[in-house]
Amino acid sequence: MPTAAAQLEKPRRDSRLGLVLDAAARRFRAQGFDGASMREIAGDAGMKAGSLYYHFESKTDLFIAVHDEGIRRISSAVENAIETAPDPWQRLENAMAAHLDVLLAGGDYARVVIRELPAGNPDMRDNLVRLRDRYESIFRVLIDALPVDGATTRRQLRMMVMGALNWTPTWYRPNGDTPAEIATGFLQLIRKGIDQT
Amino acid sequence: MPTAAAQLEKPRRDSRLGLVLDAAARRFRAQGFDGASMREIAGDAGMKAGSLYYHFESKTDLFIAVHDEGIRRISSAVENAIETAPDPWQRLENAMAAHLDVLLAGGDYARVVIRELPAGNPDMRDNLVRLRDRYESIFRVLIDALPVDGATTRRQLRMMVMGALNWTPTWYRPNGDTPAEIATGFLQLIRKGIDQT
DNA sequence: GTCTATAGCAAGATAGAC
DNA sequence: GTCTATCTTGCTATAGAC
Repeated sequence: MPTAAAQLEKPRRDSRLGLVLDAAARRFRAQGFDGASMREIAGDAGMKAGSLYYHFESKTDLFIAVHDEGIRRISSAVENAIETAPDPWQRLENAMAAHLDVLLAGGDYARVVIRELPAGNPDMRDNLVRLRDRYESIFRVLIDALPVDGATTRRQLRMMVMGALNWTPTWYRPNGDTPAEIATGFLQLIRKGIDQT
Repeated sequence: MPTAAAQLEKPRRDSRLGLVLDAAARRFRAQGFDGASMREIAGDAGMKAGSLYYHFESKTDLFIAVHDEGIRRISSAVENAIETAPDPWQRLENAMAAHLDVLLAGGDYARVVIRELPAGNPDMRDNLVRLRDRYESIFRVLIDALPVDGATTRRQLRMMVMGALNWTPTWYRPNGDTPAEIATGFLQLIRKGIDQT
């Protein structure tokens, strides 16, 4: 059975615009906004640089489109994953697993969202940060629902969880633990702690 | 009393080369390798672009110099912090606090190390990754010394800790918790867990 | 050591043919 | 919709005066 992430990543061969977005996501993920060039992206999508400007007004617009799609994919994956689970701890674990699955097995689009945003255009930057914050509020709700006391603890926990999750691309290797196993491991550590003395 | 980080960040007004490195660190941190230009860096340091090439052969060389200095600063801060503490948990907490202090209060150099590395030059990239791994091995040793069983748990713990720490720059605000408080909070969560049921 | 001047090139973006 | 051709700008890097 294909994972949720694999479904989401299936290239849409029907539309040229889909090819362009896929190519842009790959390049932006690997090289960042400044490092990727419109010529490279166009080449990967089987066109010339000028043709891109029929679909997008600017490189910035193309980046925003990729970012939006990344938010859309990871949001819907996480929301699907928590839909049925009733237990608060199980819901958090499912959300973490879905987030990691899209990020590690799914790929390019979501990792553009996680990457440090381009610094050049402050207006765009603020908009993208707002979108990312809205996505992260899913986790805020899940963590607020945990049977724990202390707002400080909740905030620190949320920051620790997001950090642990979003740092995984720097060390993850496909032949190691699966995204689901990593999520389970992280949750265990957070929930029970490791001090056995 | 100035923090350790503040000491390390004191600009060395005596040497022009120090000014260049400081300016490069600021720009590379804020804009990344591709986003920062030699003209901007030179301007910040009070010179013209061409003059930089008296000090450094290339932009890549300049980046490597900043990166090396960043590794040097954060390594020595962490090593100083764990020097005297005997208890393994205390040693880890001290290391986390020092790491965060340099990263959040100290600034530019260390954050260049944490940032996603430039993708253009694979050879340089491998070298810098190796340096970063060597630094992180300090934490590996500290975590191996904890009274915990299971190599898997240790590995996951290390990844969770590094992720939580290195993600802090995306949400840290100077008027919130101090680096030391964040370190204490994270360590408590990891050590004891939060499930009170 | 820093300057001016510029070579050499790659980037984002546009115009108009097809 | 995509192409070719090109404009303009900005970049890294070099050469040589001071």
